[in-house]
Amino acid sequence: MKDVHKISTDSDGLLFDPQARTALAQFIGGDDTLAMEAAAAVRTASHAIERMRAQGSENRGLSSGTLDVLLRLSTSPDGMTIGDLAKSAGVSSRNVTGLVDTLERDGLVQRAPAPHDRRSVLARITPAGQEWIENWRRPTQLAMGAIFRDFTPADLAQLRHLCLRLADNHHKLTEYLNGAR
Amino acid sequence: MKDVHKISTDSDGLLFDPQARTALAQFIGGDDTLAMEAAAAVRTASHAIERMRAQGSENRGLSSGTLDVLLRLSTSPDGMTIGDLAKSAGVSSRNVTGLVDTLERDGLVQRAPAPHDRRSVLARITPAGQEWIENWRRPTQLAMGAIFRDFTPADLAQLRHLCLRLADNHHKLTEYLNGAR
DNA sequence: GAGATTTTATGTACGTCCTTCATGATGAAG
DNA sequence: CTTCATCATGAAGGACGTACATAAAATCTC
Repeated sequence: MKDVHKISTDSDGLLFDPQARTALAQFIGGDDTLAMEAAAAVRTASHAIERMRAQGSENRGLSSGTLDVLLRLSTSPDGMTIGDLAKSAGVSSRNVTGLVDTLERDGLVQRAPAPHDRRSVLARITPAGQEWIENWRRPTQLAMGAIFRDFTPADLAQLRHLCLRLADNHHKLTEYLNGAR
Repeated sequence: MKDVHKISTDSDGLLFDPQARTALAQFIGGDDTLAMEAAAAVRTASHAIERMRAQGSENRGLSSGTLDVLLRLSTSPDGMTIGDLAKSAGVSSRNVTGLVDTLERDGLVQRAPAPHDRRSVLARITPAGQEWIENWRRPTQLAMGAIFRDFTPADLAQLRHLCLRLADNHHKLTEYLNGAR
C-alpha cells in the first residue's frame, strides 16, 4: 500500500498538506493559498470527526443530521419549531421535516401543535430521546478524547474560536445577502 | 424571526456557542466539554465552508465529493488508481467508482488501464477538467476570501495546523485499529 | 507450475441527506 | 374581506455513502 496520507511540517513548525499546497499554488500562485488550505483542512478534520463519531459511538441508527436535530432539541425542553430548527442548523426546512420524521418514527421526538401559531409544529424531545443521548454520551466522549489526543485546553479553545469566527462570518454574509435581496 | 444564531465571548475573549455548551455541560459536567465543543465547532465551520463554496462558486454541477476527486487528480498528471483515490480521500472504493463515473460522464476525467496492474484503473484528468478547475478557481478564491475575512495569515496557518493535527490523530487511530485487526 | 487466496474495480441494492417546486392551512397587512 | 407572506409538508429527484456479490487479475503456497 502506497502511503497516500502525507502531512509535512512547514518552516514555522506547523502542519500542512503538501499535495493540497501544490495543487492550489499551481492555480493561485501566491500567498492566497492560505485560505484555501485552511478550508481544505477544515473539511478534512470534519470528515475525521464524522467518521470517528460514526464508528466510535456504535451509532445506534442515528446519523449526523438527525443527531444534530436531537442535540438541539435536548437543550430546549419546550421544543422548537421546524423553522427554527432549520434556521439554527442552516438547512432547508423541508429537510428538517424529514429528520424529525425519522426521529419521531424512532420515538425520540414528538410533534405537538405550537401554542402561538397554528401553522407551526413544535418538535419536542421525549424521555426516550433523553435516554438515547445519555447512552450516546459516554462512547462519544471517549471518541472525541481520542481524536483530540495531545490537544491542550488552549488548543481546543483556539480551534473552537477560529471555527466559530468562520461560522460567524458566514452568518453575517448570508444575512447581508438576504437583506440585499 | 427569532435570532437562533447566537455566539458569545468567554472570559478569555474567545468565541463559544452557549447553546452547545449548556447542552454538553448538562451531560458531561466538567472541562471535558472542550473537546465536544471543538468538534461541534469544526462541524459548523465545515458546513459554512461547504455552503459558501456551493453558492459562491456558482457550482457548475460538481458537488463536494466529485470536486474532491477532481482536485486530487489535478495534482497528479499521471493519474491515480481508484484504490489510491479511495485511500487518500478516506472513503470506500465503491464510492470513488461512482464519483469517477460522474466525472467521466461530464468529460472531466478519463479512465485508462493501469500499466503495472491490469486489474487497476487509472483515472486521469482531461484538458476539460483542467479548464473546469481554472474557471472554478477565481470565484472560489473570492468566496474563501470572504468567509475568512479578518483572519490573519497566522490565524489561517493555525487553523490549518489544528485541523491537520486532528486528521493526523484520526489517521493514526485507524491505522492502529486496522493493524490490531 | 497448479490451485487457493487476496486484491481491484464494479454491479446490485439500499439508506440518508439535501434540494426545488407545488400546495393547503394559517397569519398578517391593506 | 382580499391579498400577500409564512409554515409545514407532499412529490420528485440528485448525490453521497454503505454492504454484499462477482469477475478478472495478481500473489502466495504447495
